[in-house]
Amino acid sequence: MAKVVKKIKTNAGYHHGELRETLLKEATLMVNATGTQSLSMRALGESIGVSRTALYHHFKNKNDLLSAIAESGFDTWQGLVDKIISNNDSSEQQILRNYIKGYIEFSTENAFIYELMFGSALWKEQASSESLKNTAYKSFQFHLSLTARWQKSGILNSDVDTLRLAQVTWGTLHGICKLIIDGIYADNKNIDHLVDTIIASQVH
Amino acid sequence: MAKVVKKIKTNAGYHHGELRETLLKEATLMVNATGTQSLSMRALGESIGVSRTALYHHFKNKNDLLSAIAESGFDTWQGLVDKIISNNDSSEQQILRNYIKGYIEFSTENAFIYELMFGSALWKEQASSESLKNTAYKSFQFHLSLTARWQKSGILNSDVDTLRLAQVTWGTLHGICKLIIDGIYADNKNIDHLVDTIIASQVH
DNA sequence: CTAGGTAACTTGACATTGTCAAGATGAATG
DNA sequence: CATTCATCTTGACAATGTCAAGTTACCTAG
Repeated sequence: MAKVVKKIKTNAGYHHGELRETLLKEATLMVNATGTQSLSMRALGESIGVSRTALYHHFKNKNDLLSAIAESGFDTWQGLVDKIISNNDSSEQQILRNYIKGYIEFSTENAFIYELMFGSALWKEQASSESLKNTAYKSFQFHLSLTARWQKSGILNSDVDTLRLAQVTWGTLHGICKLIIDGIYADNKNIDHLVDTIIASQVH
Repeated sequence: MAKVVKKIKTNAGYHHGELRETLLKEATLMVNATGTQSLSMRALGESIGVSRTALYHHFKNKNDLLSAIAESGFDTWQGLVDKIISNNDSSEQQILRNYIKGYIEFSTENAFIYELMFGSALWKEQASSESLKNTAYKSFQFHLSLTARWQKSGILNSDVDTLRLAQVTWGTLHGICKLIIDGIYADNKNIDHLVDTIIASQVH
């Protein structure tokens, strides 16, 4: 019985066909909505109309699934940052401002994904794949190159070792984002003021 | 049977006597060792020699227990910071340096407790008690007063609003600590160099 | 076109978790 | 001495991640 819908390689039938992508899409939505903690593997499978353990044929375990989500998060971020940087109409200072603002907005608008990308779940204990490590490393390399660029154009202090300075500036961005996301900097709707202060305190 | 050891108000017998404090002590050890995630309420109870649900007569739930641990973490930190600040032999700049170094060391040496104190578990969704909020607020107030002090003595930029500057400087500290703790700034054994860079990039 | 191999999927099962409800205990108070 | 009430225990439930053993159906070799 149930030999209907055979040729159609989409949602119906025993073999789903595009389960991996569907899972990723749905999981990303769920994580964005309620976080990684409350993402249930079983619920995820069933919400797609597949059994509770079907995912394990596409992802080794929950961590593996989260890694994949994080990786696409890095892609999204890289896309945003490329757009910000390639705006040739603006001054260097304006680009720096856009970068800072863009970073904070990305992190707060995708809070749970951001938490995933730069949180302990994937990075502690070497838990993440080589591929993810590379993607993330590229992201930091980009921040590093921007730091060098702004040192050269006199916006950032050029007496300091670039690598170490990049660690500090990224730390500043990351710390502020985390404090906002985690509910400690509660009433910070006005990002612009925050950006002003970051620039005022770090620009040379 | 087993009516022995009646008068002694310590570990033996049906009523433990000092269960709350014992739990707090043991739970703190466990959290410090393996984190809040893997702290099991049942295992905690049984490790102390009490049934798996005995804790629920002293803490409303796991979150409540974690709050108590965090609160004592704030006390520890406040004690450290008091010591650092009250050192009258040092220059203001040296005190700032000690403060930064002390912050990073405290956070990395008590990584899981730090995560608890300033992480989403307790602060998102108003999850923490009024008492904890006050304790934490005092901690930020202290950082704020230090910021004002260093602005006055010309170490930090005094053109910027103190509150906003304090938010940024704390963000820097917090971000760097998180990146170290979470395994992203992997090889950062040399804290001194990091402290140097923080000072170089933020000191006016 | 068919046989069989294999990837994709399901059901059943297990251990672990937080937490509640109902009962047992015993220290303190009248 | 009797009673009350905080303290503690046992039993239970639902949810979770994940494994092992079966089932299904697509694909490819003959």
